[in-house]
Amino acid sequence: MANNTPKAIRGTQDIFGPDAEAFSHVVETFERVRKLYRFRRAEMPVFEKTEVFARAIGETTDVVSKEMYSFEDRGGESLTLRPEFTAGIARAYLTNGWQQHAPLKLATHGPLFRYERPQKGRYRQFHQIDAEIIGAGEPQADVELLAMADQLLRELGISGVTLQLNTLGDGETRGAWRAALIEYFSKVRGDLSEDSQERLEKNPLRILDSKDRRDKAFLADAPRIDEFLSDEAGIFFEDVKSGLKAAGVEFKRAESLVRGLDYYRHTAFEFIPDEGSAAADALGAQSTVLGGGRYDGLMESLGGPATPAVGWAAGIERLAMLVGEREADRPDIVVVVENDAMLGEATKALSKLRAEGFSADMIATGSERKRFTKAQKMDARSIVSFVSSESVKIQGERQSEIESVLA
RNA sequence: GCGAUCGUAGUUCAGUUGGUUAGAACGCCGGCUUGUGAUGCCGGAGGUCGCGGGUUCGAGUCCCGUCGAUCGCCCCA
Repeated sequence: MANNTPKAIRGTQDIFGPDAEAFSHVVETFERVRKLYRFRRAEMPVFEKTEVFARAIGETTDVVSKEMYSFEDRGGESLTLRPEFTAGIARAYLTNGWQQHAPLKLATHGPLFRYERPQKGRYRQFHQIDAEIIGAGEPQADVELLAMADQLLRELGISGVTLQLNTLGDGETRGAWRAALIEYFSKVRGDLSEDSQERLEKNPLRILDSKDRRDKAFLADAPRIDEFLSDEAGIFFEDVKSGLKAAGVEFKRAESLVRGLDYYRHTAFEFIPDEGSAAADALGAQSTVLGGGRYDGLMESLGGPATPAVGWAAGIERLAMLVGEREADRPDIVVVVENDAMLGEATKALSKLRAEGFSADMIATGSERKRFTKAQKMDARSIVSFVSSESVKIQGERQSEIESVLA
């Protein structure tokens, strides 16, 4: 390679071969399952006005404060490459009057951008599949969404991953709990890790899932969400749990599971690999495969009417890592031109076969004598070889069927 | 943003305490063998050793910087 060839941007990837097959398998499976649950496809722009994300996600979050790809367009407007789906979907819902379809079940997938330090399973351009139910405030919506996620993982053959479930309560609950946490941790501030001292200002809930030993000492006696749950929020959570049981979705209560983004209320969840499982091994430090929750406050932050909603997103690259490498499908037929004089005949045969729905490839270059061997290595179900006008040989499966197509 | 390890053909890797024209396997191209064939043999193309500087008579090898990858922290899907 010439050394003046430009390199790919840091944190981006060119996906090909077995990895690309795994990637596309994830997307295809998602498309199939999403239809089973009657979610409708939507496509949103890859960039939005910066304020869409700043207002929806929260100015103080890491995503907004230091991870966005923002730039001015030629008209001087500040735009941002989407770092997540939810904010853009909410904006589309409001600006297009999609209220008329509420409750609206939406599914989408595509690239997202975050300026982060690249790592295994973490990229600057990454891809997610995403599902949302907008305009549905009842726990049944949470249950349906989680049942869909659960089925998706099962159909992908992913095991060793458990649904961790928590509630953050309604706005009031979350506020009271947050205040209690700040009060509690402020008393021992000096003994907390540096990271957690900072979290105390920005996002006290996050101290609860700190991995630092110094913080862990205080976690057992920290105020618990359940003490602050309003009656309504408590009933809501109970309904979600009993709905999941009825739907046959297994889960574990995770009291310290919180969400980084400001807009979450009530249900919060993540599918996380079990400790020591093959899945945990495959993902390294990136533990969450699929995560989401309820975001009843989001629409209002964008100036819309109060609109309840739930959603989740999952990293396609991470799911693909759990699926493992996949091979492309075997071709039905390989056509071998063992004699260049037969190229025309072979080309005609190839297009007839493809028109009949056979997947087919042709070998017609390189040494004539080596072409048959090359064809054999392609592991096709059948081989059609053109040696001469008197000698066209069909080997393998479905011989008579192929013969009648070529006749 | 912080810390650690790493960077040699298309790919996976060797390359001795610094010492002639940098090697292997697989893959690719060509020839022979095989002719119902997937084997085997021979030959060929392909690298300014990530990039830039420095030390030295001499650097793939040592030093500094830079870019990138990987593994943690952080964050998140």
